[in-house]
Amino acid sequence: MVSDDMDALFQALAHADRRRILDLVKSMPGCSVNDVTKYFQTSRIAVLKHLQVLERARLLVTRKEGRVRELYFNAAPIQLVYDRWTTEFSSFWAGTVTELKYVTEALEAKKKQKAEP
Amino acid sequence: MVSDDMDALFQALAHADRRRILDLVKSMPGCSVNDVTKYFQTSRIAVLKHLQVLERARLLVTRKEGRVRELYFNAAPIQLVYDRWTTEFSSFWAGTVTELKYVTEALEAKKKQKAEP
DNA sequence: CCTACATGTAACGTATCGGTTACATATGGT
DNA sequence: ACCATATGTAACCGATACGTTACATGTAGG
Repeated sequence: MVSDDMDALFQALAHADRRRILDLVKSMPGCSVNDVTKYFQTSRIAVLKHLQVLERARLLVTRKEGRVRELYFNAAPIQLVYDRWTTEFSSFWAGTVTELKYVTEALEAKKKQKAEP
Repeated sequence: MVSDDMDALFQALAHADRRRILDLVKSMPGCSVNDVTKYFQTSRIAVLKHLQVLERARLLVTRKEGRVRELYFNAAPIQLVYDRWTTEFSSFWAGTVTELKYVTEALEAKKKQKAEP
């Protein structure tokens, strides 16, 4: 996965409305743009732009059927990140590392290192 | 995890330099701001701002020791998303769903539904 | 003390984001 | 043909993102 793709993916996920759209489309595969719009207070155009962002990140794929556009959720990009994280970060949450515990231990190691140079 | 926290988390991850900073700090726990800066072409201030973003997202925790700030990676926020995804999206990548396959199948189901109303 | 160094803050310019209103296109149904 | 419906595009606006330069603070160490 190219770095730019990752930028687009995380950027797309960095908005509550877009994450909600993903949830909606995931639970209503093949739904239309208007269907999604009904669940939001914002204008249809705002939703449309969110859909464009999600499509650019490949989190949504669409297919035009007549005059309506059918929306489908695509988990592939998420799975790529998922796979990377399971391998790359596995050591960090292996023991359910809590924030505080981690910092404390790291600090103590540092101090110990200073004490005996 | 609150929605705003998730916004901050994904926003923080949506920049290649910030992801690189995470990698660096992860491999050099307790390193300083200047240490990180050495790995980038951009100015020290730019790096500093990236660090602030990462800290706001709790992906980095820091501790001031004298005049230097020690940086530590924190996987906790990532683990929260990880956990959510493994449960919520598991059905989608259970069979290693590819983009094309998924759309095709969904469409065929739709057409079949139309054919026999 | 005084100098060098590590870090932080302020002010600013440009680009992108997120939303709006107004207008345009295209398809379905009567 | 006509009209309602579903979607898309254009122009615009305020807020935020990302980077810069200049200046400020605070600590280490001779």
